[in-house]
Amino acid sequence: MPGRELLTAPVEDYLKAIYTIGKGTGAAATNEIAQRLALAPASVSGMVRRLADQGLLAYERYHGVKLTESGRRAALRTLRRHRVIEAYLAEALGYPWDRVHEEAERLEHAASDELVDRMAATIGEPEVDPHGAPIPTKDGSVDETVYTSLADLIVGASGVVVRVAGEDPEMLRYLGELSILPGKRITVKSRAPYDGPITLGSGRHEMSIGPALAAHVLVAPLADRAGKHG
Amino acid sequence: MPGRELLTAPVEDYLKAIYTIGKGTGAAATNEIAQRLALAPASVSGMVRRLADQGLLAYERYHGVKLTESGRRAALRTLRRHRVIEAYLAEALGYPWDRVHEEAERLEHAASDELVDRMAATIGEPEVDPHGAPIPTKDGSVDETVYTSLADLIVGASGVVVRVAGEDPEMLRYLGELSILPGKRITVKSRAPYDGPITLGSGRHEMSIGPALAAHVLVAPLADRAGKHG
DNA sequence: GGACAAAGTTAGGACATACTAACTTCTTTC
DNA sequence: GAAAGAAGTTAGTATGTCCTAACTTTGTCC
Ligand SMILES: [Mn+2]
Ligand SMILES: [Mn+2]
Ligand SMILES: [Mn+2]
Ligand SMILES: [Mn+2]
Repeated sequence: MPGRELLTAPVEDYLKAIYTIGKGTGAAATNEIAQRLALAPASVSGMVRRLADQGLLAYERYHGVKLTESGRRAALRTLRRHRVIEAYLAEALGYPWDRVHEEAERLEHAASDELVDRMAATIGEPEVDPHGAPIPTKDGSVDETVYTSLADLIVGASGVVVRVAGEDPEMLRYLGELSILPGKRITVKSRAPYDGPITLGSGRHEMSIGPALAAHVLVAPLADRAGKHG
Repeated sequence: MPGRELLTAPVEDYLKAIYTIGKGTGAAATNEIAQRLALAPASVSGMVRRLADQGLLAYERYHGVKLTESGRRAALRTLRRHRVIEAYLAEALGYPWDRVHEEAERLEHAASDELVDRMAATIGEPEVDPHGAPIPTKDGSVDETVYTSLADLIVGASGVVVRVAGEDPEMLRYLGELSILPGKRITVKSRAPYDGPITLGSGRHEMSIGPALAAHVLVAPLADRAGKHG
């Protein structure tokens, strides 16, 4: 096994951020990392150099960073912890889905591999977290399927919600109230022009949401085919 | 509510150490704190001054420290977290009792009050951790009963094991093998002179342990009365 | 009551992480 | 291809925690 748990909490969060920005293999810009971690860009420059020295990142001054293979493995390990913990909190401890993220953001750095494995086993080796995000396996593979968002479904098309992107608790609570949750089947009934509200049907309910919110709802298209609107 | 979760992990560990050394209200010596936390005494001097400045400790140079009321509350909060987590790991996740401590030592700093409360509720509001140590309540009270150790029971006396003091995994595993566990009823059969082995009876089993180990096994005396040996 | 050992403190430095302010490099636009 | 604005970096500083080495205080013992 490679260099064990010598990674600090900030380092793990950097790697996770870089992973999600680069979608696994792409590059991440300094400013984007800074924004995601709520840090000053100058702080990111400094840290990124250190991580590159440790062989976790490939870094070219003024040109952003990419994860190395070792950095990617570390990022996926943290991501697995994060998502297993979220799933466990929801399943085993009755946490509401809008509050699992914050808790997991801290626990992911403190939980041992053994704990995470026991959690996963206890709730039946879940494949996704409560928001529908795929849980990396222990050997570091993840489902990288790219889904369409509700904002991109054409009028008349239906889809099953597979994932809600983003972790803002207010947003999650609102979607929960609307019952827009992973597993739900939703049809786009109409779409107002000029980025206007999108009207959705789910079961016998009908509702309207803005395109910004709709963009956070990822679906697996059904029946009809999906396409860019507008 | 007073100054919320602004305490760092090292600070929480200091307060916990000072609490246990002083048994809640007594003073703790610099060297003892240093030893318990595996730090250099000089490091303790520095930290202790900062904690005193924050109002968590009463500190007189060259004369050790005591927890203030606010320090005591913080210590008990961490101790509660630690012990609830240990109990939860053992009960809900099947952790062996010799491995809960290490995990709890990290999680205690990352778990929110809500998580700890949910854990406690899920396993039925336990009153002791897997080693028999009392769990402080949310409002900061603890059972401070002082128990006799097996090393102090007179020959012929019996007791029920209420607690095993210390967290060395090897020791805990060994006691587990001997089935010397909280709840077990044990009788002192004989005691060899000059700090020699103590022979114990438990059910139909008989066994012999050294006095150093026996001192870690705390019992509630039964039937016969307890007294100093020798 | 003075000497010595034990206990404790200060001094000085390291390392990780963050910040602001000032500077440099890159990219876009005409 | 030069200017302007965006993006990114460096310099200098702060904070928290720890270390070792050198010093001071305390308590004990003759
Ligand atoms: Mn999350
Ligand atoms: Mn985190
Ligand atoms: Mn413990
Ligand atoms: Mn701890």
